[in-house]
Amino acid sequence: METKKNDKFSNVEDCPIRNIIDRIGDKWSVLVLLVLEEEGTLRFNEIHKTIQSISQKMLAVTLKALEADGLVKRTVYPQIPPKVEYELTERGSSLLPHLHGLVSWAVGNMEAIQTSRREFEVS
Amino acid sequence: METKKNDKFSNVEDCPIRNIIDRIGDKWSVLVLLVLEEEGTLRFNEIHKTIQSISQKMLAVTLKALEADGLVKRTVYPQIPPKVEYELTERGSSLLPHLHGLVSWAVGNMEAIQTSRREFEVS
DNA sequence: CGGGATCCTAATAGATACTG
DNA sequence: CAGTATCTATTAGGATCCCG
Repeated sequence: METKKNDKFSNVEDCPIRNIIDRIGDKWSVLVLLVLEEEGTLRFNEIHKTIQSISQKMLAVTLKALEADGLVKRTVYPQIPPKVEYELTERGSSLLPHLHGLVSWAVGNMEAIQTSRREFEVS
Repeated sequence: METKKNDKFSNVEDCPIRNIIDRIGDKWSVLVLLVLEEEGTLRFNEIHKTIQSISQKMLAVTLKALEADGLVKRTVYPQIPPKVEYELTERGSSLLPHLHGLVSWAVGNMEAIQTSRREFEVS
C-alpha cells in the first residue's frame, strides 16, 4: 500500500485506527479479551473450554498476538505437566471499556441490523 | 461452526459481538464511517478521493455492506451521468461514538504497543 | 459517474498429527 | 498440558475490463 498526498488514511503501519482494527478485527481477539476479563486468570485449556469453537492453533496465535501487544500477560510455570496462565494487563484492561461500548451497541442493534440485511437481500 | 454446550460464544450468526466485529473488522468499514462522519454527504468518487488507497471494488463492496446493515444511506439521482450520494444513517451515527472511544484509545496506546511488538520480536 | 463481472493472488482459518 | 508443524480450504482483496 502506497501513501499518497491527500490520503489521510492510507498508511497502515502508522495509522492508529487501522492498527487497532487489525488487532481486534480478527476472528477471536475480542472474545478472548472478554473471557479473560470475565473469568480472570485462566490456563490455556480453560480458555479453550470457554470458547470451544476456536481451534487450538487459533487460540495460540491469538494469545501470542495479544501478548505481543502487551494486552495479555503470559506466565509459565516450569513444571511437568506444564502450566501456563493468561491474564489481562493494565493496557488490556484499559481497552475493555471501549469494547464494552461496542458490545452494548451491538446487542442493542443486532436485531434491527439483521432485519435490515434480510430486507436488503430481497430487494 | 457448530454450537456446543458450554460455549457461550460460538454461534456466529446470533452473537452480537461477533456480528459487529465481522462488520467493522474488515479492512475499510471503520474508515468509511469516519470519513462520512467528518465530511457529511459524499459521492462515490469523493469518498474514493479521501481514501485513495482503497480500490474501487472494495469501496463498492464496503458501502454495500454498510448499506445492507442500515448504517449508511445510499441515494441515487437518476440522471446522466449518474450521481450517487452516501451519508450516515441514525444507526450509523449512533455507532460512531463507540468507534471514537476505540480510536482515542488506539491513538493513546499505539506507540507503547509498537514498542511492545518490537520487544516481543527479539525475545 | 458509479459501479458490476471476472479473474487472480495473498492472507487467514481449520483439521490433523505430533512433541517437550 | 500447552503448544508447534504441516497441509488444505476458505476468504479477502486487488487488477482489469465493461456497461448504462
